[in-house]
Amino acid sequence: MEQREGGDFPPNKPTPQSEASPTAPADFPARKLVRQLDFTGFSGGPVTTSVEQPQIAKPRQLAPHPPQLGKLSQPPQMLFMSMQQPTQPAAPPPHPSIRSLVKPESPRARPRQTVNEVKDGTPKKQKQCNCKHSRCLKLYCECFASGIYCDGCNCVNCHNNVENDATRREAVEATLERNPNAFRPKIASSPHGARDNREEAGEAVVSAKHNKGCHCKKSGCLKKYCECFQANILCSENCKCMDCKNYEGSEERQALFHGDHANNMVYIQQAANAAITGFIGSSGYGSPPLTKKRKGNELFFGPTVKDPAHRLGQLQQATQVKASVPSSSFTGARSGNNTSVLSPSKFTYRSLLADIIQPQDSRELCSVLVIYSAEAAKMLEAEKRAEDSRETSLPSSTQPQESSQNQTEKALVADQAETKPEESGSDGVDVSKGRPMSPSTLALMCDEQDMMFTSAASSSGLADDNNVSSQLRDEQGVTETYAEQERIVLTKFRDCLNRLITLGEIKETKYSSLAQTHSGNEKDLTSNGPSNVKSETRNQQPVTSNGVSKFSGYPQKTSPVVVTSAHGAVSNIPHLRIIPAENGDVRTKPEEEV
DNA sequence: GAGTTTGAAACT
DNA sequence: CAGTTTCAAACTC
Repeated sequence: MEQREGGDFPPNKPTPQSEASPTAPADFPARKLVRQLDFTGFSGGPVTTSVEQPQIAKPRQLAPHPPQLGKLSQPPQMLFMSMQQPTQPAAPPPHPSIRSLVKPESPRARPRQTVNEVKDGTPKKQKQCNCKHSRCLKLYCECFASGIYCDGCNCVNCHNNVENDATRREAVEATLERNPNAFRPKIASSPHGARDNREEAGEAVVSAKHNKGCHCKKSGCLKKYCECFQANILCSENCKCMDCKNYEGSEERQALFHGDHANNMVYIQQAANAAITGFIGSSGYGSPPLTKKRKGNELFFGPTVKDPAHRLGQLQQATQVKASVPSSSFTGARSGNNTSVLSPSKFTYRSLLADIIQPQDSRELCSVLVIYSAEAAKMLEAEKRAEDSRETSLPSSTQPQESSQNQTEKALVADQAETKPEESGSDGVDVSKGRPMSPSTLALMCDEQDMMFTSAASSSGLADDNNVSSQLRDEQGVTETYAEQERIVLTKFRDCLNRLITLGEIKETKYSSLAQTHSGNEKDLTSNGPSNVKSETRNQQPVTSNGVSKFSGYPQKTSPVVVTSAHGAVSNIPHLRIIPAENGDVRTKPEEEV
């Protein structure tokens, strides 16, 4: 304490900041998501030597800001805060990472618009503390923790002001003594954040993580009690929380965010509660009430834990979501101590489709789409060629469309039936390449698949492509080709979706009946049986014949004329499953029961 | 708005 | 370092 006074401690720095102040908009950011978070911004900033130096940085922040108490003018304190302002587009963010963190708009941030929320870019007043016993000289006080003076707060016996600067300094020192990093930002951004963003899209900043990690026990880390959650970041391996649901892939978490989007706070809250309690109606959250996992191992995991499967499933899900995610994000997070395996919560939401759609199914779907696209392209190409040659021989040919369609269909069917891996693999690629896929088609493909597909294509047949494609240059032709190609692929896709729907319905029926007459009416089940069959039949039939019922939009739109034939074509291969081989080969296989 | 819950901070 | 207490925010009613 005394020693540092002048030096290090920083209080010092008021000045610099004040200078900066000018820029600062009067208000600022949203409430600090996490205490001290604010600090960062300003501390980290710019100048400081290294972020690592806690002490150094802090001082500055702690620095008492001048007497800005006079609220009239903008409080100097806020100066630095302003820098962090997320919404501020203009301000050059010293700390990008942090900034992102702070993002005010985080879904959750708003719930209690207590304070400095930013609305429409109009910041509101800073958050005011309500301390009563700490004199605002302990980290309990958000103002103090943030390194700012209390200003307009509702605190009692506040010493976090200019008048008590000396006392405040001492408190700061004491705090630093206890924990040199006390005023440092709690959230550290991780190197890789970009990729995560996509799923969370603006939601949580997955890339950052809490330095110390949270220790939540009951909130599932889905309430603002949790610092991670409050900061809008995922729990990380640093956390020692129990029953954490704040991890990527967490359905509870996603539910929250979705709800947020909808601006339905009630929903959010309920979702959170449900997630935490594991108390959700028949909807599907069916899991046992909590079991918590405590550090080393599953303290509570007794027998109840059950459902390892569920957990696994959850993990898988998450993993799936971002397969490539380094352990840090998901696995790591959970793994922290104990969590690794058990971590995900025990309450898992299980969709009725859960058993139907397996993790790999989605991937498969992607591959199927890609493959189909390739197949379709290939076919079309072949068709074109045939036609071309025909044309050459029979210059008078007039209506290529119809014939081409039929041919395409046939070719597709035949191709699949034949199961010629190599051929389809390479050819398909080639062809596809020859005919670049339309944006919409590409959109349907998974990145990976797409990559694989494209790369393979590019590697294999550029030359060929040129020759062929050049001929087809004619826009019309290309367009038609696209349309055709898409039609085929989408039709197939539609069929799959219909099937899924049907299966889901069946399952739903099954469960509902079970629930209602769980008394053991086997009859019900039996009755379901038939219905199932029915649905199934219904499903497949329509698909073949007039599957349009469920998803008919596309065909009609694209090529009304062809619709009928198209269906026919697709219908021929409804039960075949195309399985991509490692090298791009395509094999067909009888569709197995889902 | 009062009361409860929660988890970080402080303390032992 | 673990356990307990204190504290103020978050949350509920």
